[in-house]
Amino acid sequence: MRYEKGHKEATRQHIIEVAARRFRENGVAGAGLAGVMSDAGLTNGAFYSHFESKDALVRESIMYAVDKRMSQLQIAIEKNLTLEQTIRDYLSPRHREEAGKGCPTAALVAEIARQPKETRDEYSGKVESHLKLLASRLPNGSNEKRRRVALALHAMMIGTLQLARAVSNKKLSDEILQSGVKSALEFVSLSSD
Amino acid sequence: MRYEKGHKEATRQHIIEVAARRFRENGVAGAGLAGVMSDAGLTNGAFYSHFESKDALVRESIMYAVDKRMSQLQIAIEKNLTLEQTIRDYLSPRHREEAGKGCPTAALVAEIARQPKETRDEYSGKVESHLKLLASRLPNGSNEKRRRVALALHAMMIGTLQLARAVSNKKLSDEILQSGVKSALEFVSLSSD
DNA sequence: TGTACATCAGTGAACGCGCGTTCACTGATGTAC
DNA sequence: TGTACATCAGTGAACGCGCGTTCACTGATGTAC
Repeated sequence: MRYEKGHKEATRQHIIEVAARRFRENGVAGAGLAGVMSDAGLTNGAFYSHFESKDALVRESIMYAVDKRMSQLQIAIEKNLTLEQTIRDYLSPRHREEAGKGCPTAALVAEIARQPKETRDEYSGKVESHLKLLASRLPNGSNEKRRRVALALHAMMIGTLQLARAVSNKKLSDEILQSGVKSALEFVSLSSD
Repeated sequence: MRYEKGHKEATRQHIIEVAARRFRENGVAGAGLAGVMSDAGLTNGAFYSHFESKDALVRESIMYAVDKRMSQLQIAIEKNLTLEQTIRDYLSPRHREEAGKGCPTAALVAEIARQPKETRDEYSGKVESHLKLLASRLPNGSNEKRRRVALALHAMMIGTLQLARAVSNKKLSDEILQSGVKSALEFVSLSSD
């Protein structure tokens, strides 16, 4: 064969990674397949030998991005990074600026709500996993309580990041991030008594 | 004239209202002008005698929807409805289901981040106003503290509603809403001591 | 070892379609005389 | 009072463009004999 073994699988994976970035940057509806394929260094004709449809790529690339974020969280735990550091990283100017490399939920959650059932089904499972992971990082309380706090903390973090991205007033945007860090930390500590 | 006085202004307003709904339902990138005009009972040719471009309609309809929501909040205050009731309405199954009539921030915040500067500038001002209004409803604390809590509460509410919309698992979605209400109330009360 | 054929990832042109936008036209009414 | 013209909100066809998708083809390599 022309290409080394595993080449096609590697190309497919490359398309998924490039797409995951483009979708987070421009939105699912705002990013076209020609752009994705061009980013991947290919022509658009090659797309359909890798995926059944745009919907299929959207689904796979969102799941890939969510999995990757969760494994980063997992690595942070193994490195003994504090929950405070995780919150500070999430609500940082860097994360605000680099939506394409950041949290797929913050970038795409509203569009996920309009995706086909299969995508939303898989996403629901990821949300469950994410909640378990986040709850495991909370200091104390019953399982039920930690799950509830994890949910609120997650919602607060995605909402805060989205607001910071939407406003054009830099001062306000910075305030939103800093205020968000403070409130998130306060919420976690107050909820652990 | 063929039409009564104020007819054109009324038509323009009608287009804005119809567009505000469509954009919230399908996203800005997912909703076309032909669909909006057809919803308004007009043909697409009429559009450009009312607006300069799609961007202009997007900007005007988002500002309209935000203003309308804020005036509803204002009315709730005048009727002496509690903050708890406002939170329960926001995180209700009804609001989850009726995105087209609901909070424009929850539906569109990620897309607003990609809009032209003028739209984001105006939106920034609306966020400021909304924060002031929400802070005024918090029980006590310094102005600075109430502003911070208002921001966190707002972020938590939009994030929670978005998550509840995105997951397809009804049980999980209901849990997200109910858990969100509990956490929001807890956050407000813990932050007021 | 050399030649003929099979494989298959990727190319690039083309498809129909809906997009945002433009424009010549319509037709009901108001105004001028 | 009756006729000619001006107004202007709305019509509907058309524009070029990019979308998702299809497909005949390419060309480098592996395999058969």
